[in-house]
Amino acid sequence: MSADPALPQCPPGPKAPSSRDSSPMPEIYGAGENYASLQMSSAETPHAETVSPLPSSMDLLVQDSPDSSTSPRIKLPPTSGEERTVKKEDTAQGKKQKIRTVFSQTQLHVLNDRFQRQKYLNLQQMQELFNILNLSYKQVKTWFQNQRMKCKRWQKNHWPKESKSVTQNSTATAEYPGFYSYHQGYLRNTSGNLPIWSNQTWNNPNWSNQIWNSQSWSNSWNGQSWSNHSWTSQTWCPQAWNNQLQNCGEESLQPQIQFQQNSISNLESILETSGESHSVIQQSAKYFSTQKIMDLFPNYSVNIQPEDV
DNA sequence: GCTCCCTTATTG
DNA sequence: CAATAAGGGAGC
Repeated sequence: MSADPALPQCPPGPKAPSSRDSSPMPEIYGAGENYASLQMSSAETPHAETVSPLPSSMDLLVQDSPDSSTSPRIKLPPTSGEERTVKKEDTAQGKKQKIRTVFSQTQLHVLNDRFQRQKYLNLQQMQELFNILNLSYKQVKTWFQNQRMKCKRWQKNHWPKESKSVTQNSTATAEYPGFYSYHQGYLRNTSGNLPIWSNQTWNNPNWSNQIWNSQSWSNSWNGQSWSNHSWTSQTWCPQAWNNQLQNCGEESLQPQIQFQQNSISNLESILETSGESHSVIQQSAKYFSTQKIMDLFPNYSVNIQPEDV
């Protein structure tokens, strides 16, 4: 065991963020289930577009820049929606209409950035996330779940066992697209740098800890060594952290990430490039403390002025 | 409630 | 057709 040199952590998130949302009318699905758990009063609404926790700056929240970055082919129309949802009418029978949201690049970037650091978010963390992303809790939760499954799948394919790791497996190279192989070469971290995923908080009992077990993660949550609590124990259960975290006020959400400072915030780079960072971060600034923002955007020099938009 | 997992259905 | 958001079931 020990440290795996080349832990192919997981594939990037959204492979091709074709999200250039040309959203005519982002109608987010009505996922609004009552997430009673969430104490948020506003953001909880599912309608990312309709009901935004943000006063009114939703537009700049993530204005989805023209993403010149991703849209390979389609040029998004003028409108910039966060995510575009499509609702299909009942096909016919009593089939439920399934609505599939297409997340915007920004959203995906932020989600990915977060996912790189944490595979499991607690309510508050999720709350922050979907607040700034203007998504619903359910969406964020689902995204994380899908992401985990995706990683798992990927991991399986690449490590049927555990032997072939350092041995230049052509396979890995072949499939592993690099963490963010986004179209325009946005984030080209082609697995050349620091293993973004290596120090993650993959601490789920059900998972194959063989791989993720690297006790590498040394996140210290604001003085609270989570790693010594539920995290490390193999009996980690989600509910545990939910409870704990809820007790930790907002102040506890200041993970001082020390790992992967190298590559971690690709997000910032990306966003900066696309000019989206300002929107997102600034938005965040309005609602969160600098600490939190830094949490979300670790490497970002916070010059943000909460009211300067 | 949450998760994992499989499945369904949409999207490009 | 691959990718993936979301639905639903099962287990805790």
